[in-house]
Amino acid sequence: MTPKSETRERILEEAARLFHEQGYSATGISTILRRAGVNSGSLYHFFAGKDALLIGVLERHLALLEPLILLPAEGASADPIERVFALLEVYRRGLLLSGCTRGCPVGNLALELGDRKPRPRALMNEYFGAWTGRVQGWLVAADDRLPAELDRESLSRLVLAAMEGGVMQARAAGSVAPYDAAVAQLRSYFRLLASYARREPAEAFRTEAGESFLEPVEAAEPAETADASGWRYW
Amino acid sequence: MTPKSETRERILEEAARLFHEQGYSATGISTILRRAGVNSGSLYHFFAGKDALLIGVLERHLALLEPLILLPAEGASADPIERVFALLEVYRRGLLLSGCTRGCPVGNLALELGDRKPRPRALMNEYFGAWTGRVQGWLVAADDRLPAELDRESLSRLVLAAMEGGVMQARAAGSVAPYDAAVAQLRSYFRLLASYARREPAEAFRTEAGESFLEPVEAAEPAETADASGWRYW
DNA sequence: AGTATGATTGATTGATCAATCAAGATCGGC
DNA sequence: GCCGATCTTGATTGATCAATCAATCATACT
Repeated sequence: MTPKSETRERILEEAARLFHEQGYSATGISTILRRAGVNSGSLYHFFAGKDALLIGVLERHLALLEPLILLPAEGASADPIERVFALLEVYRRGLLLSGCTRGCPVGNLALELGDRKPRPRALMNEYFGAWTGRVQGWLVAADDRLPAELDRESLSRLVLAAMEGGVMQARAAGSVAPYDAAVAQLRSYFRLLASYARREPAEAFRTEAGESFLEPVEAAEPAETADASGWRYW
Repeated sequence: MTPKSETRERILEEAARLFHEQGYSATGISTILRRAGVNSGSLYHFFAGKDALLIGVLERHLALLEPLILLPAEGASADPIERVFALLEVYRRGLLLSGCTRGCPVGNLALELGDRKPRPRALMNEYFGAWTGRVQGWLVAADDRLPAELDRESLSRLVLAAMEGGVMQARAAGSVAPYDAAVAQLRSYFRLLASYARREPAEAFRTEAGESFLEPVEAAEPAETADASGWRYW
């Protein structure tokens, strides 16, 4: 099993592109073969089947996350908070370049495949973990510019959610406007957080009951023994 | 064209369930027929083809948004801001009931189909618009509990993005934790907004340059004539 | 030159796909 | 009780699907 094969790379690249454009199920092996200029036997020489090809594509995305997504964002600014928004700008550019047809390649597959394929799901989770982990690192590096009590990991999850959810809406709308709206609100949240970190009279930030802002709402797991009564939507 | 046909409804219901569970492309007509206990001819009597069936499913989701999603959220609380989080709780319950395998049924299709099918895309956009429109209405109803300058429409877009992006991460992780994290951060943002709306000494909220918080960052459309140089990811 | 391994070829498989259609069943209106 | 419209039946179509495999080619090592 040669770690590097020109043919294997071509197959992976075309498969990644097609999975991104049309999704996994909608993409036929024959299309991949034609676009990559490869015969079916060659594909099955490198990959046991379509599932294995999908895994290869996801591993490729994981390997490309650093050089193609994260490093450009870090290169755009030395300021850790600005890096967050530089990262969001990377995806915005992707939206514009594709006419709002393509967003995060892993996000698409994540919703399409669900939990039916364990290994791909683990890889997607790893991808999201690497993504939010890096953002979390920036948020930690922001140090006292953000409140000490702020849960950096949770915030990184919101950043990713805003990106993926914003991309989804932008694609449905055929316009970046919903994406920009979500990012603008995220920006506003960051400004308020920075202001809160800078507060001097503690009472400047008042809550109705006087409790702290950033205390995590304890997850009460409500209705865990849920009432599925007549509820046939999920 | 009978507006109500028991058979037609059964087909739509099973198709919706299967599209939600496995996606559009991965769901075969024959599976829908078997599960609905219907012959192929009947299906093609009501729907011109698989695409028309998809449109029917999306129209059904649009019709069910009000009674199955929005009204329960409104019933959970009279407080407009709490309604936002009651809505997010609805989806959380859906995640738990399905073991974190199923989220928003329209969100799944939105990413899978992309822009390849105009009519479905328009319906999904309409769905998102109705969703955020209602949330926006609640945010307006919150009146002076939120800052006057706050762009309620943008915030509703962030709420939807957080939900969809949170669901995506929860499914990949096989746990509601990422969803809860995103929602908790959204809650924190709302608390800060409420505090900001309540501020008395204007200087209590200080920015580095003294500008306002909620001014929309003017969308500079950066790199619109983008440098696609060697960028083959989108 | 000889041999082993890896890579490629491309026709072919059976399964499954969406979709068709002619025939029969069921119904309401008159 | 008859007729036309609506609905249902289910075998069948050709296309496309993922996957197979024996054969050939390329390369490197001895």
